[in-house]
Amino acid sequence: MKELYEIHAEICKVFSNPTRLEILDLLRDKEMSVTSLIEKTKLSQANISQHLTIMKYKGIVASSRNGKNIFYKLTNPKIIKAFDIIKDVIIRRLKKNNELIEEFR
Amino acid sequence: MKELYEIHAEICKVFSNPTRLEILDLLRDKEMSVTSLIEKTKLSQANISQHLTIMKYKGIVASSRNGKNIFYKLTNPKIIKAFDIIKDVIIRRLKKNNELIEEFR
DNA sequence: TTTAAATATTAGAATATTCGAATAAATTAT
DNA sequence: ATAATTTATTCGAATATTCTAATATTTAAA
Repeated sequence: MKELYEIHAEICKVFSNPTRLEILDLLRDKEMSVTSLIEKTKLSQANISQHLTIMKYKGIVASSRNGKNIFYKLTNPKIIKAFDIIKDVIIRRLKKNNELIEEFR
Repeated sequence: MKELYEIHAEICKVFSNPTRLEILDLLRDKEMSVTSLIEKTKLSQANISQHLTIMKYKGIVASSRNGKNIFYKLTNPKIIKAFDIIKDVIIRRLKKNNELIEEFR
């Protein structure tokens, strides 16, 4: 079913930006306020907010207000499992590259 | 480390296109020739070839010639694990949506 | 060694994404 | 009510992605 691939691609687009990945990594096991995310990432307020809006629209994160702050969290912890598998593939690839470089010395 | 997020995002870009996802799904447990991929997907030769080139460049697939044909396969089967987790998240979400619609009748 | 089959490449128009700058909106504190 | 804080939205330029059409390249067959 081709339509499923389109939805799938739409979700993966969320993961295809380094800032959004950084945010998701920060949210992996706790919710965080926008202010905290700005502090941790050192990125601009507008930019963080834009990315959060995109991820909320795609249903990857959800938000709730608590006093002055708005807190974001993952809607589905499985997302981080996929995140970690890809990360693992990359780490192993980088390690293998390093080993090859070592051998050449 | 921000650079890791950039590499991670680059890999995820591969998964953010429905045609590439369809190709990866076809390659999940066997290698296939370009001709076969064209037949299965009903997409243009140029388009399939372009997507294969992108995925090869990113190290997601590898190719080898056998006679007239060039066969492509996944370089790392873990990729499909990540693929399936995302697919599962989507399927569950769609099911939940359907249930909500049922309740409204 | 010409021809056919399989695959890759290039060019370019259409579309989408990204970020910073400016501004708006919502909530709380004074 | 007004000010301060927190978060969201809008605009636009820069950049990236996608597809189609045309052409090139590579290998195998005749």
